[in-house]
Amino acid sequence: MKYPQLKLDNQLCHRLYMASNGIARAYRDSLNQLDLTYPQYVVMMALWEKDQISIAELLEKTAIDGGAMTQILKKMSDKALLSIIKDSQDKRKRLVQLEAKGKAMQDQAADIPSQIRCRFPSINEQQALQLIELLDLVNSDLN
Amino acid sequence: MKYPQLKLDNQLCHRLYMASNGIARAYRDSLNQLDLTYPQYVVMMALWEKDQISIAELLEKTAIDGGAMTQILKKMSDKALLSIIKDSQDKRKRLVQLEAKGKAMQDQAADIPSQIRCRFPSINEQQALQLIELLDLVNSDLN
DNA sequence: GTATTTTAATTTGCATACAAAGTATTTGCA
DNA sequence: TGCAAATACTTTGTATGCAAATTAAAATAC
Repeated sequence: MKYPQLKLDNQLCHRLYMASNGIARAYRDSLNQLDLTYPQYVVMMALWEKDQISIAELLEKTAIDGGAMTQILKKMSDKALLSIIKDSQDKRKRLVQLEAKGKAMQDQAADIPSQIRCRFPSINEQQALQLIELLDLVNSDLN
Repeated sequence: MKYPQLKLDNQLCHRLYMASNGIARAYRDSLNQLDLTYPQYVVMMALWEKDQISIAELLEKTAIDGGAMTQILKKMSDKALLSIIKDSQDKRKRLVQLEAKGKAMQDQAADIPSQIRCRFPSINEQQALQLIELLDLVNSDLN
């Protein structure tokens, strides 16, 4: 190997790629039971925290792509999880609002984090916190 | 907030999601100059390390989805970066082989890792290594 | 007060990620 | 030997992620 810096084994990015895809895959079984995809679950978490926010605010909290968000919200609206209403103050904006079904789903979802946690026995709590800290540093450079 | 475990801010997975997408985005400028997407770059790295491997072996090294790999290799083959030849021993298998253009690209790519590294000033070398270690633990639970 | 710019969101086209179904070979086993 | 099961890929349909173009409305500029 001419250039060690090009070895896959030395790439932080490739590990992130594998971990991110892999964890999303790990969520699949649990989320299928709620008929949610992973990004849809992220939207739900954002709304459970704060309802009736603009799409722009939702984009900021979730870091989901704007173009994708339009499609995702449409599907979630079709499933009666939420509704999208116009902002009377600023007609450019739209507000996202949980519907009864979406609100009720929170109780079903409450067990998911611990279910996922069980899938990662190699990581203890301290290491998980450390990982979060380091990823926050990475993400802080991404703005 | 009824369930703290559902707060976005407590989700390791969401940080991984943001970091993985963000880093891939960070590679974009550099990779555009080589007319490569990120997964295509991963395939190139795998092949620079070991040429003439089967698609199955490439899938294992890169962790790219099998269905996607077929399309990715076709595009790379169209760009004359590599060729796909049949294995005479086992006719189910196909071997992937770098072409001259693909081999030559390695010199162009050698600078990319350091270019990307500069985009992450908040992380020092020790932290990067620690991150790699922790991600390896996560990934070890994903088999 | 209208023209320009900015902001908020949608649309479009391309490139995966993934599950599931399908095809072609090869293995294994009765 | 012959056939079911496993293996190696490919194909198909759905769901993003992303950049770039577009539309509509609000903010600024002059």
